[in-house]
Amino acid sequence: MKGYDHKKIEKKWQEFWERNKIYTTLDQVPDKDNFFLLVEFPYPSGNLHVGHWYAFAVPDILARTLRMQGKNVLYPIGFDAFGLPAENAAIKNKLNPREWTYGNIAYMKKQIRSMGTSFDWSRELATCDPEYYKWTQWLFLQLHKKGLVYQKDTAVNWCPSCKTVLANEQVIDGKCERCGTEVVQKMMLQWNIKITDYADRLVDDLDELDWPEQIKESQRNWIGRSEGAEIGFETTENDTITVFTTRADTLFGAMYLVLAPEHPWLELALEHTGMLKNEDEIGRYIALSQRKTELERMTDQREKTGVRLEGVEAINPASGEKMPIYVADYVLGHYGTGAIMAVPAHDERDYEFAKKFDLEIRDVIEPLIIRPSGRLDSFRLDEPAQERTATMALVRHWSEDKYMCLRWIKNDVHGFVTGGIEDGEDAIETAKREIEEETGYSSAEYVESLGGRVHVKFYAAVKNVNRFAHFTPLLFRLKDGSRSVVDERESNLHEPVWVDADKVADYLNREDFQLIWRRVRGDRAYTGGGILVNSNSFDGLDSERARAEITAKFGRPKKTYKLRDWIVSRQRYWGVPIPIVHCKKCGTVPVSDDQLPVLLPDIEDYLPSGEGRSPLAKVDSFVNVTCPKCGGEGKRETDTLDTFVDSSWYYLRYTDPKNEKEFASQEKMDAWMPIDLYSGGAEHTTMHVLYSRFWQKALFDMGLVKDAEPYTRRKNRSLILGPDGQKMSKSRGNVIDPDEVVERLGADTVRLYLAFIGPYNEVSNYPWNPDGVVGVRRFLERVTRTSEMVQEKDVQGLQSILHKTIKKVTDDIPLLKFNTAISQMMTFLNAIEKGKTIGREQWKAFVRILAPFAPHLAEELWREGGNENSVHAEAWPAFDEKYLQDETVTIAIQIDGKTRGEVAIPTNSDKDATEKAAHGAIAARLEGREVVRVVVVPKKLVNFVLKSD
RNA sequence: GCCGGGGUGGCGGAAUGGUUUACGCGGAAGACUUAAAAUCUUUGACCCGAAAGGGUUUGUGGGUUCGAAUCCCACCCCCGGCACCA
Repeated sequence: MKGYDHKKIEKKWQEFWERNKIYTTLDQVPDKDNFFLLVEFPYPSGNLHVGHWYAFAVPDILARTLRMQGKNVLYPIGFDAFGLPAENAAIKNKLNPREWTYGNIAYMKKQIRSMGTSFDWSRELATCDPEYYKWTQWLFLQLHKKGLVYQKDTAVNWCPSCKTVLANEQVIDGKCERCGTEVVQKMMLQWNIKITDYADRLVDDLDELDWPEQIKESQRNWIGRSEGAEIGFETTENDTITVFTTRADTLFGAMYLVLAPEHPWLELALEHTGMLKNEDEIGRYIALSQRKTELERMTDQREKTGVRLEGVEAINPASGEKMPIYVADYVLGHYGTGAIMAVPAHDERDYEFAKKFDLEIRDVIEPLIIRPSGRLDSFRLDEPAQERTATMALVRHWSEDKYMCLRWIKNDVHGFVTGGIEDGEDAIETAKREIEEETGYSSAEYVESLGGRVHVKFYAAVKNVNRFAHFTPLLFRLKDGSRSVVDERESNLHEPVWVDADKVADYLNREDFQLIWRRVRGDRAYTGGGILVNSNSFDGLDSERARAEITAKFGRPKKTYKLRDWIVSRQRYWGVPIPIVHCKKCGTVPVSDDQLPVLLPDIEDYLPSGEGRSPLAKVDSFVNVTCPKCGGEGKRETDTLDTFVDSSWYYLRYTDPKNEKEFASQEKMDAWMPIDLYSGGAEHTTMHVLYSRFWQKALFDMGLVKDAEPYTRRKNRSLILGPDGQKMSKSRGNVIDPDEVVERLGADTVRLYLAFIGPYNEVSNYPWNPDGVVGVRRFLERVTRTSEMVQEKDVQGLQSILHKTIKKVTDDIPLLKFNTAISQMMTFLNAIEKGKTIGREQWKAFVRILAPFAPHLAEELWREGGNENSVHAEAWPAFDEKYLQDETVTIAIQIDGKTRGEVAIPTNSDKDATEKAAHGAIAARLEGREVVRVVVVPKKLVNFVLKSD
């Protein structure tokens, strides 16, 4: 091929493929396995960006390869077409959202076609087509029938100035994006879907999925399952307040209860006038916290506030003690039971609150620290341990704000003075004695206890013994600097060092020292596990067992989640109308199947109506209907569905997009589901992917689909940044326009460049490098020139590298490591150019493996070579094992693990021959040295280990 | 703070126990040209050395191993998720 006119080639073959419908996918093809490759469908914003290319054109490489390898591949595309931007355009530029959207779709289709992707356009869908949203409505009603849909008063973002509900993305820093007014929370009746019913399965089923850990972990965090207990506390009003806790083991340390301001118990109590002595104050506090906007909550100093409920107390079921009850907004109404038992000694937040309100703090857990494995002093779990009662003494300087650390001379480690307590001695005496013995300081004076004991399991490497030590931490202060002489045995071991108070933490490398040090600094809340004290019959148990036993005796096990139900109501025009009729007599009534779809009417005025209702509320002909149940007067629901509902099932519709009787036929879903690979953006990990997993499970439970999980494999895509390494944005002026690059360098170049930029199976950020694109274009130009070098007979010298290249490309594509596949093809091209010739069959193999990457150019080269059929319908070339191994191999020669030379030997050399060759190659270096060991790794290296002198 | 992922030339990256830096970009030198572009050839981690050669190097420090980017421990930094979630 002479010259490379990408414009001509690309246009020609795109038209040819389309005319011949070569990517129209049948549901079943004899002798072919189906493969469903899904990419997230785009929002029709009106213009394609580089990210779209990265999302569609790169997975297309996999689609094309799989087809050549004999799979029947479904690679569909559509448009996620409802949503706010269309409505904003309507309001701002007086455009009809429908026309705006379909106009954008038409334009973007043209752009997408320029990529040369193998999408099956016959299955195209748009969520705003009535033929599509009819089934969105139908499926919503199925969930409704199942009891998964309900209405609830829910807080929405409300702009008091625009008098409208705002979507979360319209709230910028707590302010309305349009007018800048501070957004407040307003309660409105909203449609919700009970996704929380599925929380456990959404977590547990992740284990079975072949997904990257990062994605699974994000979903787990988002769902936020935590396992604990519910415990009931009786009150002096003869009722019960139930709390949720993950630390039932600390029950004896629960000193007060805290209710969230929204807690229903408060509402009831306030109705009983006079029951709460300070009801005015409480009422004011509740009102104040309700008025807090999201903004305030976020920027709050998080200073603890609250009000005690005067005149009522709760009873600790374990200790029987009476305890005060507070209302405080550091407890969240929607999590757990909206009430907690506060254990100030073992929870940071309760500790802070107790300090502020001067409440009693009672230790019930003594820390137990076990040195982790993999260190010299790691506790040896399966060996017996010597128990030891000891003190730990913190010594303050007599005149400066410094504390004494002991530095162990041998390993330069810092700690505090410790010592075993002898029989008949008390801890204070022991500590004073040890301070003097170990450091010479003789004026130590006891200040205070640093709280209860601390238990440590470790291995005392010096004494060679496994220890279980029980330390009593004490604080001392020196009266002056007087010192006696220290015994040499002690002074050889360690020396005292005076450390500034704010630097001490940096010196300590042991957890128990760190812990005691925090106590000196006034942080006494210990949140870890340990051994129970002050807990009656539970004393001496470890936290874990105590948790189980206390839960069994005083409460019941309970799981709770951060995940909240899915609010699907939107007070918007451009969305799927919720197919519900409100009837005075019958309540909320689903629209019957034969009345679907509830069509979205054309309207003139897209502004929301004043009370925060959807613009649809102003359309009388839409609103006023007869009740489907009783035939009486009804009013249509005017909210529309969240667009995440539309996208929760679109993949099912791709299997059967034209079906007028069902959302998809069972047969067609069977043919394609579950999805083999779903590639998309990381931003959809927690919302869209989770919602659609839920949706699939709900349909599964209703018997409408056969898989409980929609996506066998999910990969998140990386981000393409601007050339400056920043996110592309108009304001930065670093946006790369793909249309311009395609015009200049061609679609094949853009595809190949994006595939080459980095591994597609990992998430990272890749800057667009304009020189890099040119480099890839250079590669394709060299390919066209190489096509002039084709001769009839295979070139023997190329066989080995050709087959290695076929193998590497074959292996890397399914792993989505397109970058290394391409680099191997480049290496092969370098080899062709070196010999300036290539055999016809060899060339044909190369063109075929290039075809998925550069489909237009490969098709041109293929036809030019006299082939009649499309290269994309050809079979993928096979590699021959016999060419993969070279006749000679270069092995490294090492001396003491350092590479000192190399030698080429026949590949099939045995160990002796390998060693001999290596020895011969560096004989001079080995002269006069004694070789104590020779390590031979066949085909890799020989390592001579010399006797050390 | 908790959880997950990661840290390799000037840059994107390759190498998952065996010669660190494949492939590409940029840089340098040269060829062709009146010249430039394009193209081609050579070069290409750092330090010492005239060279031969030696030493250092995959965030830092330690360990295991004949041999570590890769395995183990501690720490530092970057990215992502969650976060007053009891």
